Amino acid sequence: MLTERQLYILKAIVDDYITNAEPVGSRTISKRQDINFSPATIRNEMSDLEEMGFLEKPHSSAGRIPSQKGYRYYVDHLLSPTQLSSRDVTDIRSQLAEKFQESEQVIQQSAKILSQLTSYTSIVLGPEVFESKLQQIQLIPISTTQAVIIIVTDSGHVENQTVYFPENVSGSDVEKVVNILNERLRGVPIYQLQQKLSQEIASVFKKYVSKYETMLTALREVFRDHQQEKVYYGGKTNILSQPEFNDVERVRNILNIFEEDALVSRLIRSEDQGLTIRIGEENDFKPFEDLSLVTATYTLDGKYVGTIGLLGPTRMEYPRVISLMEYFSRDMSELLNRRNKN
Amino acid sequence: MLTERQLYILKAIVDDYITNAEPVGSRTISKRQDINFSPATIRNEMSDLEEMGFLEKPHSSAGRIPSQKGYRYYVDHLLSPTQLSSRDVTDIRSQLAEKFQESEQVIQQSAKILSQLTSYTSIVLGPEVFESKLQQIQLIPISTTQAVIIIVTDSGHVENQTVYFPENVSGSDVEKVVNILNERLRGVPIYQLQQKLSQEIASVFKKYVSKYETMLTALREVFRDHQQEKVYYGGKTNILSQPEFNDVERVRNILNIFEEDALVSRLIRSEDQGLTIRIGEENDFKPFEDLSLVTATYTLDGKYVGTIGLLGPTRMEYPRVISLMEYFSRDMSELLNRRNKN
DNA sequence: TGTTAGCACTCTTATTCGCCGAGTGCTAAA
DNA sequence: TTTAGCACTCGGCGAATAAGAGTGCTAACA
Repeated sequence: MLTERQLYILKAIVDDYITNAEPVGSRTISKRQDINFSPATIRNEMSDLEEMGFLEKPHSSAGRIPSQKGYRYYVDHLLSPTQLSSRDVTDIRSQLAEKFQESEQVIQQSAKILSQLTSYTSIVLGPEVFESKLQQIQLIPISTTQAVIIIVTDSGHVENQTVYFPENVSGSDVEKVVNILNERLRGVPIYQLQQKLSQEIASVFKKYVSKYETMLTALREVFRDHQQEKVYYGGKTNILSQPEFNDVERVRNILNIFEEDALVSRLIRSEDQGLTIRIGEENDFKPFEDLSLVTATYTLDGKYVGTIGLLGPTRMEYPRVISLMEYFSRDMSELLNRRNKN
Repeated sequence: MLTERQLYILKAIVDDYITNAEPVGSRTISKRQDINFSPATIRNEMSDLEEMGFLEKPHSSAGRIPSQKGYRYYVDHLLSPTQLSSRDVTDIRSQLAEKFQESEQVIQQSAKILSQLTSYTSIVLGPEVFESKLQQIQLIPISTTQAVIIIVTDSGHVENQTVYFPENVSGSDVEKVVNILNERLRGVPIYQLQQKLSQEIASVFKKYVSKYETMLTALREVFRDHQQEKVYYGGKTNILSQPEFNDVERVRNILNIFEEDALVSRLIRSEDQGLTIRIGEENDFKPFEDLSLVTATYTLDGKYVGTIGLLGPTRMEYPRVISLMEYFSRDMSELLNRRNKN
């Protein structure tokens, strides 16, 4: 229902506002050389677009800015899919070189590059511990009453925790426990550990191990604690450099959210394979109501393992961000997979 | 060389400025009921104090604010040692309850409480991996070319890293490596691992292990990477709520520093046992030139293991902060020691 | 001689006013 | 349908002004 010209004007306004962060007037548009209409004509169209809800005015004598609906339309219909500039590609390539051994490093570095390239804040979830399986459990004694329990997953992830037990637990008991655990739990997904422990292992313990209760409670705790996934950030303060955030109080609120990993994880997580764009209130979260969040997933063996996200003002450089996210989504999956294979 | 009255006035001004963050005028001081001098007299004294460098004027018709030298004098001579309020003590006690198993949790929680109680930013270093000794090394294979190497220290700290080696390394070689490492390196301080590896172990490897070079480089890397200590923060954004920080650019600079753990670690670290107060430029670090940093150390078996720090405006509530820091320094040492003993 | 009242002076902050410029909306003409 | 023209709106900015807080100095006082 939008005419060709209206589409053009809407796109022009969004593009302009994205780069300049200032309300766009009719004259600015009409001065473009690929359009041949007078400011007056543009004004009429703008007025119509506003009536339809795509634009709004900060005040009566300023130019127009895109409304949330305007951004949404822009993202859905107006976006010309851009190629990543070769400069970006070489930048990424050089910074995400092969030197990274740990998948954790790959992720951290990706977050960093993403934020540097965009001057938004990047947030990366995972890799999903949840889905990975137990490879081995080790119990390493530190003193007579203390040991470190170490859980290694098949994806090479390591979790550890110190456990305490009473003086009178014998070394052979500890050994038995470790053996039982490794025998029974290898290959079990991390999220099932707790359950298995209560249902199967408990009774086995009872049979072979004296003083098994202490062990059991300690283990239960360890398994419970290590189910949440990690959150990595890049450029936490980048968002402060956006002109719309020169109010310290607002900034503080947003920055505080970043300290709550569990909350952020919930906000970012997206089950959808592929790219998701949430604009302003679409985030359904008050402090993000003038922020946009673009997320994509990355995979291991085709399975979801984590999410990458980019948080910026609603006035976000969508075309660039989208191609970047697509690139990273692919590249991280690839890097992690290669790492896991050879 | 300062008269009784000058001391009183200096203290009054610092106290007032600390709580109100606004230049203090002569009238404000004279209105205190425990002083019986007219504003004019106070003015004369203030003028003298300014000449001596303890006070300064933001501009000619504002009140006075303490200079850096003024704060220093206040901290060194004027501070009445205050008792921690019983409310604070119960607050701390309840939040730092016994439930914490991991020393990491104790530290994190301490950082959090400290920041909540003061609305400054707390920074905690350690516990010092550097000084601790190797307890055990484990190598857990993940795939044919991948293993996780796990280093456990005598303080129960765990470091891990994934290593990759060529297909043709035999299982028995790996086993040999682990055995040699555990035999030769147990009890060696972490910071000496790299050196020992090159000097002693290399030749042993050469003798017994085929394909030892790959192993060696992998290990070298692992040892190198795990020497730095961890930095924990509490209330990163607290500093934003101080009235002197409503400039987004300044805030950004400071927050960015917090992202550089190595830098922060260097700034905070203090070899001095006991309490250290660095005011403004005493930090010798441009971005901190109007911040104060109070640090204290905590110990394990009487040995230094880490530092706790509190970062706030120079206009800091020194009396309260000092007693809090003393309390935490003692309490954390105690908690950690108890944890290590029983 | 130390203290204080008084007063002129300084400087900041808040407020008001007027003006400029960017931009709109409407009307009428092409 | 498009556009030129014009009146109108509104925010932003600088100058002018007033208010207020505080100082420094002088002279008088105990």
